[in-house]
This record gives sequence, structure tokens and C-alpha cells, in this order.
Amino acid sequence: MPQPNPYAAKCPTRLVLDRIADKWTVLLMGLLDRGPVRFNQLRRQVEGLSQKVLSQTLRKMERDGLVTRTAYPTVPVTVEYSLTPLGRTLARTLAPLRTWAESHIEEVLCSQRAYDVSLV
Amino acid sequence: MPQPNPYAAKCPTRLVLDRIADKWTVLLMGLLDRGPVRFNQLRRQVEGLSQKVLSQTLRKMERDGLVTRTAYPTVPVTVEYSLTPLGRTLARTLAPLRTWAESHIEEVLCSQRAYDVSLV
DNA sequence: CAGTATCCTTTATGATACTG
DNA sequence: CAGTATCATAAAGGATACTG
Repeated sequence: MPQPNPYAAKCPTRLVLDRIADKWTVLLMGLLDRGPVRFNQLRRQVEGLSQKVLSQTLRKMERDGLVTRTAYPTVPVTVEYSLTPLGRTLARTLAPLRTWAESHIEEVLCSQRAYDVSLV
Repeated sequence: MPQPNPYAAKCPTRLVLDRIADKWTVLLMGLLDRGPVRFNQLRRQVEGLSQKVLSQTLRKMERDGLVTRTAYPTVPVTVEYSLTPLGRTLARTLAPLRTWAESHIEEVLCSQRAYDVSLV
């Protein structure tokens, strides 16, 4: 690749951005960064995330080389997801985003209220 | 707010994450971080971003207190968007994401190819 | 230039049922 | 437990036309 440029429509970095700039991915990476987690653990820990969407999201993350899926032949089957080394580098990049959301939430809410009032 | 927790469905930080974990926002913040930009400049610089979606995205960013919109009474009208101080803190948080996409794109593409082949 | 409004199509998500 | 498959619906996005 000569010059990665996410502002160009066909640049693959655009595809990656598309993938990682996703609410569920950000949340899931945060949980996975703590260690291996099972499917239903993730499901329970992220409120509002349906089984279907969790499954889809994990599949994409696996395809992108961010997580590995390990199935243990127990009965019933146990499946563990964990970050790859690549995934860990991304997790560390995404962590500040959750932190930002937490520490600036008040300012954002305040701004939203002011904006909404000004429209009346 | 007692304990911001984006993993809870009703936590406002979830709303913020939702908002900022968006491809266009990430790209726009990157451009705006360089200085004030006009509407059509943004439109031209971000390939694939339609006027409608750009407009919607800027409106949301304005509502969240990330950008300010300034209209100059020229003919025809000139409108400049620039980051607020709050927006600048977010821009700095998002920058590593674009960098990550650029520097790890090869690994991701490679992983995708391997994944897709393994499915055949 | 910088939008808004409308219509219409494409995607994404939700609910439900089923399986190794 | 950890999924997939299917159908229905809701949400997002594109195309086009129009305005101060």
C-alpha cells in the first residue's frame, strides 16, 4: 500500500475504521482486555446486546484477527474468546474512548439540553 | 451521576459512545482538528460522505457540544465549523484510532484473507 | 454555498424457533 | 452452552428536488 488514507473511499483503512468505530466492538474489546471470556458472559455483561448481534460482531472481530475463538469439548460445549496480540494493541487504543465518554458525559448532556432548548 | 458505566443500557455514557463510535465522526474530527472548515470542504474531503449524512452528523456533533457552527453573511452564505475545547479533547482521543487503522491495516487484511480461505 | 424535505431502497436489528 | 436460520420490522442511507 502506497499511502493509507482513510479519507479515500476505497482505502482499506476506511474498512477497518468502519469496523472498529462501532459501539459494540469498543465495549467488547474492553471486556476481552481483562482476559478470556465465554459467549454468554459477554452477552450478560453488555446490556442491550442481543445474541444475534453479539455473534455477528464476534465473527467479524475474529475475521479481522482481533480475537480468537476456542471451543472446549465439554458437555455442553464451552467457548472462550480472547484477544490476539493485535487485538490487545487495539484494545489499548480504544480504552481512552470509554474513559472520555465517562469523564465528559456531563458536559455533553449539558450541551444537549442547551441545544434542545434553543430549538423551541 | 453515581457511577458512569457504558455497559449498562441506560447509562448516558452509552449514548455518548454510540455517538462517537461512528466512522464519519472519527474522520470529521480529524479534519476539524486542523482548524475551521466549511461545509463543502468537509464534503469534498471525505469521500463517500453524502450531503445528507454530513449535515446530520454535524448537527449531532453540534448538539453534543463538539463543534460550533458559524455563518457569515456573505452572498452566498459561508458557514464554518470548528471544534470546541471539548471537541478538541475528543479529537485527540480519536486520533490514535486513525493511526491504528493505518498502521495495522496489513495485518487485518491478511487475517481476513486467511479467514475467508478457511471457510471454503 | 449550505442546507432541508421527500420518497424510496438497502441494511440492520429484533423475535422466535431450532440444533450439536 | 453457543450458536444458526428465518421472517418481520425498524432504522439508515441514497437520489432528487428545492430554498435563502
